[in-house]
Amino acid sequence: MPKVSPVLLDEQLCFSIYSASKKFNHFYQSALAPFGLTYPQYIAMLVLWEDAPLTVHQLGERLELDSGTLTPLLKRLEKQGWVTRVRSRTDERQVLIHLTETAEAKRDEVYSRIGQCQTLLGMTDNEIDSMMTELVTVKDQLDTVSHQRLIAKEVDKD
Amino acid sequence: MPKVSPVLLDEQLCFSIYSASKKFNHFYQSALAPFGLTYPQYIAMLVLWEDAPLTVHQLGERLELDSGTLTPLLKRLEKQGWVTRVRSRTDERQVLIHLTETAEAKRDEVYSRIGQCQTLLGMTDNEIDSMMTELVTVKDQLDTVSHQRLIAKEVDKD
DNA sequence: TCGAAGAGTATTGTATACAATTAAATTGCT
DNA sequence: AGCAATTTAATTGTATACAATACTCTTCGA
Repeated sequence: MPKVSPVLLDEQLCFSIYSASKKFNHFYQSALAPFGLTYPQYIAMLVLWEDAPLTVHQLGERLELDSGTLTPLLKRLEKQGWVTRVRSRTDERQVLIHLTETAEAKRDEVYSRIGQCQTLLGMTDNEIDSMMTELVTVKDQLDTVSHQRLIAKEVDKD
Repeated sequence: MPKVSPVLLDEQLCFSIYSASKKFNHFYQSALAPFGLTYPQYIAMLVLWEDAPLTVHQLGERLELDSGTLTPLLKRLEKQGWVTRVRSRTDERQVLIHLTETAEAKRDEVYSRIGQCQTLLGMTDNEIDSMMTELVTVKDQLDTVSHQRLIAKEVDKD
């Protein structure tokens, strides 16, 4: 069976990433349970702690998420008191996401909670670096392939 | 700010995995579009092509998914003609997932479609292997940490 | 300045995930 | 045999993701 084995090999890489992603998700979920934050909510807060206020669009570029995901997520963060959503006065299309004082105040607490968990992975900085480099390579490759497909589709249309 | 930098480093590894997982998902989604399969549906079919029939529980162990995810997924696969769901007669609690003849017939077609896409990643077998090894290490570490937390909780109760 | 094109956000619909609960069937123990 | 504990699926509720669409506001060209 010549076709089977290579399919399975690739499959396992993708599945490993898929599976690791779910495990990380679960890990952060429980680490952040005291704050009631999910992992996607947490990474949104991370970006905002660095650069708030940001528009939904700007936040989406950093997180690679669109308004279909972010709008409900941000509404939940707002309801829980982490952020405020304010329609910009200079451009009524935009919604600016600001941090609340509570969020500012809890920043270091969240950081230190995650800092405690991080060392549990038991990886050196070098190991983490090289792994990230490989993941970026894979992502870039997938982007390239997707682009090629898009172009191919455009050509098909003509 | 001593605490900030290590948090971000770890963050990026997790985010890289999270992001790569989404990109793979998207990649497979478009690669499998001719068959109308999503990535989770596809990996379920992969396991079934190897070992059908399986119970929902057995399938869940292989995919690390529970019935809350699998039941609706399998109902969709059934509606689309890939599988049949049959209550076991020897143990009425179990539901056996069988492949349809259509699914059997399309197996090689799907395999070859994925086989074509796989080489596009441009990675050697060794590179894929080492990456998977690292991912497994991370997953195991996360499992260990989760277990420690569970045990800690148990101890708390006493 | 008016209207078309574009930009930014929200909404709708579909498909995962997963915790928690429910319901039914089986097992094990007395 | 009879009943409690366990097992297995399904269901419910919440939270992502993302394509496709709708809606509003802004910009830009004639």
